[in-house]
Amino acid sequence: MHTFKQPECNSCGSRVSTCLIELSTNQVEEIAQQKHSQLFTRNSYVFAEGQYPRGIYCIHKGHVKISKMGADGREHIISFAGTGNIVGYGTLLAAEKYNVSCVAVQDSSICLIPSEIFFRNVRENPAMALHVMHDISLELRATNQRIVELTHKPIRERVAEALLIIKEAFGLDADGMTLRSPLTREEIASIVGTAPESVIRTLSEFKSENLIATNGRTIQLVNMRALVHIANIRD
Amino acid sequence: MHTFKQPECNSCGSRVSTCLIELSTNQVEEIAQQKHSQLFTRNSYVFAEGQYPRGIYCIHKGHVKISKMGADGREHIISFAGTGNIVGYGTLLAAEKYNVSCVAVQDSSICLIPSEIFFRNVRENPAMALHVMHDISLELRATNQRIVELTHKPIRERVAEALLIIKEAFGLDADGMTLRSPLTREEIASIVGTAPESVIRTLSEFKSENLIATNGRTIQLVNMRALVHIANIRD
DNA sequence: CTGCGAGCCTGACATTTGTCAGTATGCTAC
DNA sequence: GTAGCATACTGACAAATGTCAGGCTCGCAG
Repeated sequence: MHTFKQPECNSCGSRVSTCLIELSTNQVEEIAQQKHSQLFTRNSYVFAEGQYPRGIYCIHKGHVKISKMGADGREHIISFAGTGNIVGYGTLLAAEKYNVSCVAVQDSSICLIPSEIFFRNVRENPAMALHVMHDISLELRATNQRIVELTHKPIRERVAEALLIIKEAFGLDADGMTLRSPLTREEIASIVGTAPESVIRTLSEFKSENLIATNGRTIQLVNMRALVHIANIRD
Repeated sequence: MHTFKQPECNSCGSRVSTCLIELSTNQVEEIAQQKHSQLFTRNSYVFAEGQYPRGIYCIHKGHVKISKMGADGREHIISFAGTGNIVGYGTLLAAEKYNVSCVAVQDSSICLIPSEIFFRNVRENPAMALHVMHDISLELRATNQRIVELTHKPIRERVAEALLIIKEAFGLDADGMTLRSPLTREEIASIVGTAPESVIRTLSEFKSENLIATNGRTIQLVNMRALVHIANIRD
């Protein structure tokens, strides 16, 4: 978690995949000078529930989970973000303490862009403001979607969906079926919103139905079509 | 649902309780000329899942629910909005179809402010843009909070919390305990994310513990302190 | 290579919640 | 006022899920 050779904003993929694409070369240069870059090892906190935000976090390389403690003391994973994503502007814009935590699930290189310069750009650049609004609105949509899925789908459907979520977030190996995921069964349970045992049981079911194959922590999606069907996705 | 005498924007409470407070008198006047006002009776749709947005909706008087169909065909109520609130900017900004519905739960008078003028003001007025971002971010926070509550709290806690949510949204009668709510038990179930029977059972429990009193659809919060405790709220 | 610990997995069981069937009550339209 | 319908309520039961206890396996440190 110490500082190291800072990534270059100009050649960074995040510049073109986020609201930062709306900025001029000069404005990007200014950010490049003010940003702080860090390496986060697996399971280390980028920010934690209850802290005050100091800026937005731009993921140069790696993956993080956005999670939140439940009343029962169990973690719930709300979403993932990876290389080329920005996290944390919601809380900054709400002018509140974080109500979620952000934790690296892989060793990740992440840059902090201080609040002040972010707000200045938002104020002075309507295109950037609209881009930010657009992104937050998409997040809100996804979260609304998630509410009804978690509330109204049985575990089997939610586990199937979790596998697809993991696939979206982390991708597949060259074989086109092995999940590139560092997640434990317990973390998968935190996506599904259930106990690890229930996840494991459901995965065993899928295995015996030849929908997936497992090898230790590794999971292969053997019959993706069937999984999509089980997940019962509409939108 | 027919047009009627349009509310006056200048004397409207929504002007000062929403992002519209950032606008000049002239800009408000322009909105006043372009808005469309309607009366919506209980259970009529302001907008529905799958439709394309045509603007933002400003609630002049009344209450609406924001809800979404679950995969099991059961409605889930995500939130409420009432007099002085604006709904629907999320979807407009995301440039997508609505993924939620907005339905009047009381007879309500609601004004549609067309997209074009809303976007123009957001683009030209950074204070308004920031206000909108702030509001959406707060919504996102609330939704995240809701996810873990629905996923990790038992029904008893969720029903207690639903009563408090209803109190926040609709308020109390002069006696300081009777909920001013038009909601059926089934709608309460749609907040809690469960079957109506489970809600009724839990309410009966509360009743026998002297935490609430009921009379038909009407509910009185007799021991609010205890309900807050049961709801197990943290933030 | 060997021992140890984290994390994966399974089975038995308790609890919670959903479902179904049926009755009671209260509101609305006539 | 009253008939009829929607909604509130209750009990019995079935199903889904959580909990607990224990065994297994993999990967790593020594």
